[in-house]
Amino acid sequence: MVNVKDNASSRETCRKLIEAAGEVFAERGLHAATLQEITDRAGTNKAAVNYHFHDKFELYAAVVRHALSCGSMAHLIEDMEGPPEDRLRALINRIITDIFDPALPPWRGTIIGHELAQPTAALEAVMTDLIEPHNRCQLAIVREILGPRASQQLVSQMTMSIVAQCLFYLQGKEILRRLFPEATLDASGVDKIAAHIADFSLAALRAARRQLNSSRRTR
Amino acid sequence: MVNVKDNASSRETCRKLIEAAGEVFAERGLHAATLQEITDRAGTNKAAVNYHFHDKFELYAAVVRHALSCGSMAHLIEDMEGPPEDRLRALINRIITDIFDPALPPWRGTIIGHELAQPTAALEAVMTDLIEPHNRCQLAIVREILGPRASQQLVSQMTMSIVAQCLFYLQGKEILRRLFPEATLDASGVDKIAAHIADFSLAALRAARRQLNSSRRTR
Amino acid sequence: MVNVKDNASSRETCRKLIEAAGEVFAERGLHAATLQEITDRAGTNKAAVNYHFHDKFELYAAVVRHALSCGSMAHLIEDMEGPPEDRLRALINRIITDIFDPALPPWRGTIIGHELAQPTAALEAVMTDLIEPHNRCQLAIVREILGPRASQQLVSQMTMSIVAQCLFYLQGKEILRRLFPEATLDASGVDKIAAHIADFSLAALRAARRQLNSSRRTR
Amino acid sequence: MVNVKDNASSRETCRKLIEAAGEVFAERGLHAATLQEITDRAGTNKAAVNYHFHDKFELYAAVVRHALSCGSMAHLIEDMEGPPEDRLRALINRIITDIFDPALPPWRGTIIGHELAQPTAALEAVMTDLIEPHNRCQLAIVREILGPRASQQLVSQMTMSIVAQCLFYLQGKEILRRLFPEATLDASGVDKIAAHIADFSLAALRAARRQLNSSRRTR
DNA sequence: AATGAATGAGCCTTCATTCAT
DNA sequence: GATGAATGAAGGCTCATTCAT
Repeated sequence: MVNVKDNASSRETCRKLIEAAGEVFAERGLHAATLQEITDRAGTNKAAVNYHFHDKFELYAAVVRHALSCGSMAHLIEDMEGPPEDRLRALINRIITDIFDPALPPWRGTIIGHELAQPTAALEAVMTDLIEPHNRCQLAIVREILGPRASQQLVSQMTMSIVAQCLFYLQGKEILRRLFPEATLDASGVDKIAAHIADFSLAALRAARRQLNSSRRTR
Repeated sequence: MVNVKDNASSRETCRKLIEAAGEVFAERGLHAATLQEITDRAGTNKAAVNYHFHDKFELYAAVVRHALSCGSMAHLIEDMEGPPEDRLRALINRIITDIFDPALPPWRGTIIGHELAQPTAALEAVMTDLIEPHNRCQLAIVREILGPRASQQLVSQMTMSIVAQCLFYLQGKEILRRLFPEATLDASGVDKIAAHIADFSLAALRAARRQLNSSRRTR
Repeated sequence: MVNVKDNASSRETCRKLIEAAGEVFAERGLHAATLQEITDRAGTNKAAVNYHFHDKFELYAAVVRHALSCGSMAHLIEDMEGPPEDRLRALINRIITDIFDPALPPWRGTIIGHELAQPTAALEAVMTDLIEPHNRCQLAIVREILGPRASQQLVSQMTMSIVAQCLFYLQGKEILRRLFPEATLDASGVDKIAAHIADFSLAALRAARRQLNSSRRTR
Repeated sequence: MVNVKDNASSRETCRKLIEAAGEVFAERGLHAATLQEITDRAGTNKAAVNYHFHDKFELYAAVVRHALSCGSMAHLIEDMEGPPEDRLRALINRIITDIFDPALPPWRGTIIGHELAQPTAALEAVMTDLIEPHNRCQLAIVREILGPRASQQLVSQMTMSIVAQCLFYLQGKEILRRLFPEATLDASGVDKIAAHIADFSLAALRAARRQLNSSRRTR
């Protein structure tokens, strides 16, 4: 990871390297990306990577960590209040908003897509701190909506269906634009997308809950 | 592409190369994969790639094409009969069955995942003849279920939500296994998964249709 | 060399191969030329080279032999009559005419230039039959002009000066055209070039002979 | 070209590479020469070529440039004084001396021969600054000797005859040694060769001048 | 903290050649 | 006599990494 030196200049170099590396890794992938191109964009030289990150792979790991930790999604997910349906809606909205937030590095989705297609050790390292807590939170909300009678497997599958829809927007924006040109992705569309996913998922969740309840009664 | 010669021996060599290349490209990605490893597994030598496919990238293109054309998904999607809800259910079942079909190359999902994260020219080449017809068929079924009053954007978003759920199982099986261990993926589970996605999606579609109809009446 | 089979078809294939190989070897040089390009132009396939000439190098040797034996220069040089100055003029004229003869393969000069810059075993093989007799003839004429008093070294140097001028037109036509655009090389110019070389050389030879004679008298 | 860095160590490596490359390119030609052999002789490794010259061809271009710029021939040709005949004699002497100068790389002639037989882009690059000025100087001297009445074409042809004789010694030393063993090339012979070429050429030039003058008077 | 020089490893590609048909 | 298939060998080039400054 990042070295421990506290120099402002050193930290600035690290930041520039991660920023440039994020772009290049996203455009080319881990192996096709070259340190030459990364350091050219960062305005440093190749040896700087070695100095600050030891090697190419640790620079990539830093990029992955940054991609997963720089959004709002990474914080404060447990302190939400209100009925579970509202919290699910808020969570989905936050995820989608992050995905299209122009203030966040645009390469985040692609990096995550790469890790999804071909997980590296870098992903493993951030699984425990960043992904799993988030996932537990989502599972808890879904469980709350479905009620205690739902099997753990059902809760999992429902959550997966929700997560899948969000991820679909995060990665593969290119394909999406080609296949579904109507689903425009402008700034005003972000809330609509979030609303659609929430509507779609809550409708399904309510139907499942109804069925669970009715099946109990009939027994 | 594959050369046009019809010799049985030549075709067999091509087949072995695509099979081996599929594995290696899936494991390592386009750039990290080496022809050495591919030809070792195929039992040929590196020059054979040049002879049959001209270069590494055209071999990769052949692999992508094979990944998208070898399942049942690629055929016969328009000749289904019956009410649209049944056809959607059948379609989803076919997709999921393909995804877990042990007779199909297991690397298909990963290759598609790679292309999703970082589309290459190879994908573009199969877009028109393989992906778009399939997509049009799905859109048509969803449109039929929602009725003529649904906007094109709504149809698109609904379809995307369905596609997203299927794709989630196709790619990123690793992550999935880690985050949702309950959603076991054994042979008997395949039908359950398909049933879940169909239930989930149809519940949402029906809710949307109801809302479309009620909103008309109230106006 | 060429195989001994007498089939008309076989001979025709050999001829086409030599013709095509001459072009390609001249354009690219021995090593940069590929059998692929040669056989493409000859309308055969790579294995034909192997069949008729055993390997690439023997095909090249056949080309070198053809380049040196197809002009008039290769024949009848000893049967000329008349005073030696006329015979030298005729010989030079024949050489220059050959160089620009459109009926002869245009790649002859370049092939000879390659051999001059970097002699191969192919040249050695034609030295004895083709080049040395020709050279002996030229030396004899020069000796006749200079008279018996000239040293062998002087005869050699004089002959070299003559040969050098002819060779200069044979090889490096490109450079020549660039450096001396006035010395136009059209059909009518061929005789002029030959006349110039003869005038130039004979003037020098006569001056040398005069000096040899006068130096004897003064002694 | 050679990179612009001024580091002494870098320059030394470049020098060693050019020296070794000159030898190997001369022995084998541009295409048959391998970087392996070059870097073996230079005591570096293959990647050094990439670092200092980018690729094989630019190394070759540097060799060509060095071959044409390292002799005395490349400098000070215009500041000669005295009557034009003396200056021509001096120029020829300088050229021939350079050709046999043991302090200069022995591969110069062969490299130039290769370029003459098959000009590459490397030659084009040195044409304007190295070859053309030299050629203009030679043309000027010849014009001065022949007088203003000589046509430009005559001046060109005369100059070509002189250049041809010099080039003949520069390239194709192998052939020369075989065909004209008497024209020995030892150190003491260098001046003799230069004297012969000057004598031969001046005799021809004087004869041409005489003819020009007499033809005027008779008209 | 940063940089220019240098290098070893490895990859894709090309090509002449061989073989079976 | 000719051709498609296959292959071993080798070459040029790229790149991450190390080292001295």
